[in-house]
Amino acid sequence: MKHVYEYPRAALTVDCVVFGFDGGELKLLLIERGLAPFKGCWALPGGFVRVDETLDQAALRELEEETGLEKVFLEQLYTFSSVDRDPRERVISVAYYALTKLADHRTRAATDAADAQWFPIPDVPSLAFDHADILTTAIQRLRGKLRYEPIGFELLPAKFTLSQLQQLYEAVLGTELDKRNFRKKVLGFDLLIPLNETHREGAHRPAQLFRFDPVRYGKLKKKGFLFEL
Amino acid sequence: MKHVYEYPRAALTVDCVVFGFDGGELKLLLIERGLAPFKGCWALPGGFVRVDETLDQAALRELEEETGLEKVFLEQLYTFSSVDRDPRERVISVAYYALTKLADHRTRAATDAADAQWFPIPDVPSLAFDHADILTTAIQRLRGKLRYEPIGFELLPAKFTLSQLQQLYEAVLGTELDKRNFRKKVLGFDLLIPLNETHREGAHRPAQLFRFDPVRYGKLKKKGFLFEL
DNA sequence: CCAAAAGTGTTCGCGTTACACCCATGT
DNA sequence: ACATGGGTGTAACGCGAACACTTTTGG
Repeated sequence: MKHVYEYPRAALTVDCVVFGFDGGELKLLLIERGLAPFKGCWALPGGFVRVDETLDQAALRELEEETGLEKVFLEQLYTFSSVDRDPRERVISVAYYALTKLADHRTRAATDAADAQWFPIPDVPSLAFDHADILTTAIQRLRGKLRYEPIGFELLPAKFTLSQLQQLYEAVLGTELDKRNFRKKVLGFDLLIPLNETHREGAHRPAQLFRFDPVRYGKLKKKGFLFEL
Repeated sequence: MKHVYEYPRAALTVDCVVFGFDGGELKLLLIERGLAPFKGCWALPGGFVRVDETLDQAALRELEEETGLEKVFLEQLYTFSSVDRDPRERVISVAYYALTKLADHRTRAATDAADAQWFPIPDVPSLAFDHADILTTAIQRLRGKLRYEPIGFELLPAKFTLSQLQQLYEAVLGTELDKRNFRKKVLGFDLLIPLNETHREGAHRPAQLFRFDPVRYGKLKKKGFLFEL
């Protein structure tokens, strides 16, 4: 392929803000950099975009290479372009955020990438490059999206209880929610299918398990339905 | 500046979806391409990003160069990266959307750029590259943002009437709104300052003019206030 | 005096909120 | 039996939706 415009070009990277939820708090997946610059620092997983792949593909590829994660929910966040965001040269980075079912991936991520680690959001160390800015943007976006699109389920196991769902919303939004009102509203959408299973844990009554019905959501959405919590 | 990673690089462009509102309908600013590819086609204003400028700067610069527009509201939209979106070579484009006060700029844009023209959204011709996709994304974003952030004022003159504001909302959202309810709600926010001026036009009662108070909005926003229509 | 848009209040219904007790289980 | 989280209904309130007439101007 011929290069028509022979001006110096910025390099292009993708960086991924990977969220997980472990039943109590929101977590972030970071990798420890093995190379300069910022050697030894924690950073968002990511890397250079190849000339023959889309940004989505690059993000998925980097995620798999660096953390072992596959088939996660992934959405473009924002493109960061401060001139000095990389000390080496001009690098523009397209940020993504990913939502993962922590329970499914915890072990794999830990083994595949020895230098990958989950941090509770409040305990996130200082980050390389402008990754702290990216993280801030991602958290804002997650909060916003969670309120009017059913993406929270991407952070929960396929089968979950209403309490888990509520805890997730409380953790991400940073508010307390009324149990009865929350259940009434969520179940009113008719998007959760009760399973013939219960979740047993600890010395108390077992909880009904549900799964989210994405097909039904797709239909409702087309009719102008708005998921809003 | 040294190039550390000597792999082939995609070229980077910015493209701007420029909206205007003329008191009845939403319009889009396009330029006619003078060069191949898509010579003679209509396209979004935009161009290549220089290695020493941010994306925001590039968007503002291109807008000024190609359309004469300055000091418009500008916000990053999405980054488009289909491998074949440009027939020449790999080009990744960061799209922006801009909101302009049509009344202020109509003449300038027409004179500075002979090949720039405003189109009502329904009459937009077929566009070069993947610009139709970009436009679709921009319209969705505009609709979404308009409902929960006070960006509509960017499309109106500094002094405007409540009817103009309502028409804007109706045009963008594609719905009819109740006049009394609309006024009640908007004025209830206490973000519009009534001026000692009226808007006279045609054979009817003159309308009260208002201006938006961005400072007050900033304060309210910090306190968790949500502008929502 | 007529046309055309500006401006103004009230009622009704539904959705959000607030709130407390019993249930099923494990130890 | 007791500790722990699961599960349930109702009443008050507030906000959004529906709705029609008077006012001011120019022609």
